[in-house]
Amino acid sequence: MEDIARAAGVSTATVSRALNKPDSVSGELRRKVTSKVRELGYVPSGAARALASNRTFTVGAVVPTLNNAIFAASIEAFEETLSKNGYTLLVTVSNYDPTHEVEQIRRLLEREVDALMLVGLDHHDDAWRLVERSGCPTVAIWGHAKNPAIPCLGFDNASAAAHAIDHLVELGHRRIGMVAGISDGNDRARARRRGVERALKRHGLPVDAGLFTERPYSHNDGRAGFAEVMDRNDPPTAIMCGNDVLAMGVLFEARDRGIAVPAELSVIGFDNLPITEQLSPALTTIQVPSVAIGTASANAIVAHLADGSPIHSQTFDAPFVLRGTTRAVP
Amino acid sequence: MEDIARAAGVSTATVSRALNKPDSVSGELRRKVTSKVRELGYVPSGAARALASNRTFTVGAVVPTLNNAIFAASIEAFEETLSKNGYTLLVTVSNYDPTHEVEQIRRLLEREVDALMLVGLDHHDDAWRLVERSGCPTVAIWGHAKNPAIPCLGFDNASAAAHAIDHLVELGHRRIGMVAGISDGNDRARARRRGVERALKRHGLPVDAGLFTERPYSHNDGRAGFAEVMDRNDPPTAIMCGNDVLAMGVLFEARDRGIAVPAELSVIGFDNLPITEQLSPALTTIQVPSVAIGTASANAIVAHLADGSPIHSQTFDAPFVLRGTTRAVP
DNA sequence: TTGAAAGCGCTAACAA
DNA sequence: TTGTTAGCGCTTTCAA
Repeated sequence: MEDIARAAGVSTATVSRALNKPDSVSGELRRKVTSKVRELGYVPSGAARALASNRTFTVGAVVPTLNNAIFAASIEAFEETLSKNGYTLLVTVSNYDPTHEVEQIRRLLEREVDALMLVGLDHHDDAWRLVERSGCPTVAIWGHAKNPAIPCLGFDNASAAAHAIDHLVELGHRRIGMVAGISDGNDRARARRRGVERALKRHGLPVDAGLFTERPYSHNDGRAGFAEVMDRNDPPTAIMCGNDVLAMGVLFEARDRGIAVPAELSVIGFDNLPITEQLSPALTTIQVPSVAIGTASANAIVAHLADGSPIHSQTFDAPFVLRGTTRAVP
Repeated sequence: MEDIARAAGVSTATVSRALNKPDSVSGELRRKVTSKVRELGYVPSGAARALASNRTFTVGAVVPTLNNAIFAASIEAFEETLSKNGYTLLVTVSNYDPTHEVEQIRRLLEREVDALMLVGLDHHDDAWRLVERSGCPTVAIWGHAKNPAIPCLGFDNASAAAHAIDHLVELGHRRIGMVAGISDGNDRARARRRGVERALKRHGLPVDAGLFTERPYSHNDGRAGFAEVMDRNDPPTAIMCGNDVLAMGVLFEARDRGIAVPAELSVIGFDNLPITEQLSPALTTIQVPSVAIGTASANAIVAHLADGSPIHSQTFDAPFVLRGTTRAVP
């Protein structure tokens, strides 16, 4: 920066101003400075800037995984709008491990991110403590609560899942199983399962533990879940799934066993992955507003950082997508 | 840090050492310092550390998109091994726009990343210039070249695609079409297409431009590509695809048109997405070493940053995965 | 509108 | 092994 100042015949303060608040510098000097900057290929030091201004123009995120199209889409949208506003994204993955998440949060806080994004509202005590002590503006995405500890931009996983059950019950299904995601340490998966159980009760149907199983995130896990639930002497006539990947696993296993969907079995997914509409029959599922959440949370953060405007929780819709894998019980 | 020093009755230098090079401090003081750190919830300032040490322990990456399972997997692996070694990942997406990529690179360089990861070897002149002037250690992934301008960890897209064509020719196919990805500004897509064209020539087959089409990355693009190539009076008996998403689009369109695969048409994909083995028939494709590339490039960067060991280009295997969508020409 | 100068919170010589 | 001290390269008062 000193080189620029010397070359332009001004002080370093003027160089700094010309770069950061161009309006506070006369046109002539501004031009002189920017031309020298280009000429000398000057790239300012983010570290020095951060130290002096106490802003890094960096936002941190810790996500459970990137190997999930829905998260990836959300993060991409998040990054895109951050980037448009001059921020850069530090991403970190927790692998659904709360302890590891704490480490990742600490790492991001050490990097002095201007804000932090977390997935869900289920976190280790140390994570909450860390966030609170740091004073770093933090938002949660993907979750839902009346009074979340931090602003949360998400949707109501439980009631979305419940709507799917309503649909099944309307179609006459009485024995409904669920291949859920692993709910331990995952409030989204837990909410989806809870939503299903509550809806069942509301309709006066029994919640048969033998009809519920939890599985990790792969097609083969879906197949295995299907096998467990169907290999009973009184198998369900419909299966609700914790996500589309599990639902597709269910579909694949049904296909291989010669069980016709939806004629003999109804199946519902959750997420509305692009491929689900291409399947035949196309998967009935629930659409998750992943891009909207990513964009909205980035916008909220940017606005907050710009002028202190408060970050409000937002609840997005997660509409039911009726397609071909559900039908009235035979 | 001064608070810690005061509380522990030592100098700030000792605090710094106790935290960064524990071995250079006596056990007693080290314990005293770390206990005060915990007690006071001290979090070091990355900016100050970066300014003083000229290291940010941060690595930047600019990827075309995260909405591609293969990239996402690679980035996740990359992040995981960086993280294990104390580095944090700054990600940025270019949307396949070379000019935007330059901006993203500049942004990462301003953040003073210790190293940079780029996808492919096709970049704007300004990108190369920027990287070179900065002196920032940079690796490319996903590409392949004899003498790349920067170390490149990838695989030979062209010859992998060529092998697929060899297979088709062996099966007796003579009219082979291709639904390729958009090759403009994408050396991977271009290499795949070139590999196909060269293999065709090598086998003495004509390269019929009407049998080739380029499409973006979605199932519907694959369907449209299929339509274009098949709606000729002399349609191909086999279609090679630039990636699995396009290949699935081709499969879906064939299914909807009542064209039996592989009986009437052979189809080959590229990427080996998890779902391709679940389809019926399962997709014949090419496996891309996405996780290996992510892990290896992170390891190479970490090693280089630790002791200056040079980063060598590496070529990974991209094996042909023979499954059910290819068959001898009728 | 511009410049001088005092830090921002660390690390890394160098000395002790 | 520990402490002293001089920066790292900016931003930001404060004065001019």
